[in-house]
Parts: sequence; structure tokens; C-alpha cells
Amino acid sequence: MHALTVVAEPRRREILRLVWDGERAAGDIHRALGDVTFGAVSQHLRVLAEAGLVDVRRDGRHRFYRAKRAALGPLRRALEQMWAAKLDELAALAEAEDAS
Amino acid sequence: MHALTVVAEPRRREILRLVWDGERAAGDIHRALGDVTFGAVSQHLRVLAEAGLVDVRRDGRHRFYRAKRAALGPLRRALEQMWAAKLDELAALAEAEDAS
DNA sequence: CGAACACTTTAGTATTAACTAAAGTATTGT
DNA sequence: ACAATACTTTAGTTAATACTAAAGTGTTCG
Repeated sequence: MHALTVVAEPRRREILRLVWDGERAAGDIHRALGDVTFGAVSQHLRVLAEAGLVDVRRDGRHRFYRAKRAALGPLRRALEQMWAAKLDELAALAEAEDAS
Repeated sequence: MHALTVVAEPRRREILRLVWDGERAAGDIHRALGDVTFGAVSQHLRVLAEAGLVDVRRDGRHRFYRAKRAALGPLRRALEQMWAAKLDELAALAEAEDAS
């Protein structure tokens, strides 16, 4: 599956972001998302792994995932910038809240 | 529609690339693609236009489209780099051909 | 006007894929 | 061994969308 197609899916971008700066267990990711079943999360993780965009490490009954940022190639910067922009958006909203 | 979703579709990336360096009429784009109906091309152009990724200029019975590269934001570089890489790939293939 | 042209839109079909629920696998702890 | 935990996989449903064929819109030209 093309990397662009993989990251075009919002849920997968959420997941990718959660494992961007460090590994997380699948269950941890599931809890962080909240409004989706464990199965669905697992399926997305599989897609990400098969596309080579995340690494998996098994440890006992846990599976730890982390983004393979380099594998994103040119998309890496694009995602980082999009997320940075979103943060600015949220910061702007927070300021608006404060001001009201 | 999210820009990422729009450009995730291969056919739309083809179209976007065709109008990247200058405007082209819809029919011209259709002929350049070849293996798809005019209707389908028109639909993709609509999606691209609605996402704000292309501009349209009407002239008589022609409609000229061109990429709004700036509107791609962080994706612009990503696409350009991907296309550049593809060219390298093709160049590499050509070299392999020559060598055989 | 009427025909040809350039393109869009609609109706209908087929594929893809995200999701849930439930069953399955593997590991740990008692 | 048994139960609980952590996760994956499967089966089945639903929604989205890329496509074709055909009808529709608007413009130019004889």
C-alpha cells in the first residue's frame, strides 16, 4: 500500500502521531484513542507495519509500536508541519478561550 | 475533502502533475491519460478544484486547469520529491536498459 | 437555427476499506 | 492446569468512491 494512502486515513495519522516520539503498546494506543475497538486499532497497526511505517517490538504479552520516521521519506516533513499547524490552531483556540 | 485524501488517489496525482508546470485543457489532460473516460477525468478535476488544489480558467468552450502549488502546503515538497524520485527510478531503468 | 465541440453531471455498478463483534493465539501469574 | 491479560484475526456489514455510459449544458461556427 502506498505511503500516501496509508497516512491519508485520519485514524492512522492519529496512531502514527501517538508513536511518533516513542514506542507505545497497542493497548495504550487503543486507550488513547478511546472511540474505537481494539480490533480496529490492531488492523490499522498492521497496515502501518506492512507499509513499513512503524516498527514492532514484542515484550511478553505486549507489542510496542513506534514510527519509522525515516521511512516516511518526503512525507515526514509534511506530516510534521501539518501537526505543527494543528497545534498552532489549538493554541489559537486556547488563546481565544482565555480572551473570552 | 482533506488534501491528503485528494492526492492519495493515483489518478489525481497524475492529473495534478500534468497541470503542475502550466495550465492544460480538460480534454488535453484526458488525452494525456488515455485509459480513462472524459467523464472520470472531469470528476477528478472537480474534486481537485473543490479541494482548492487547482484553478480553472474558462475560455470559450475550453476549461484550463492548473495546479495551485502553494495550496498544497507542506505536501507540495513531498509531491515534488516523490516525482523527482520516480524520475530517478525511470532514469535508472533506462540505464539498465542501455546496459543490457 | 442547427450541428459540432468541449466539457460536466447523473445514474448505476463494482471495488475498497473502516468498522464491530466475536473467536483465536500467545504469554503471564496463581 | 486454569484464568486473566494483551493482542490479532476473521466474518460480516456499511459507507465511500472510482469508474463507465449516457444525458445535459454551454459555446462557437457555418
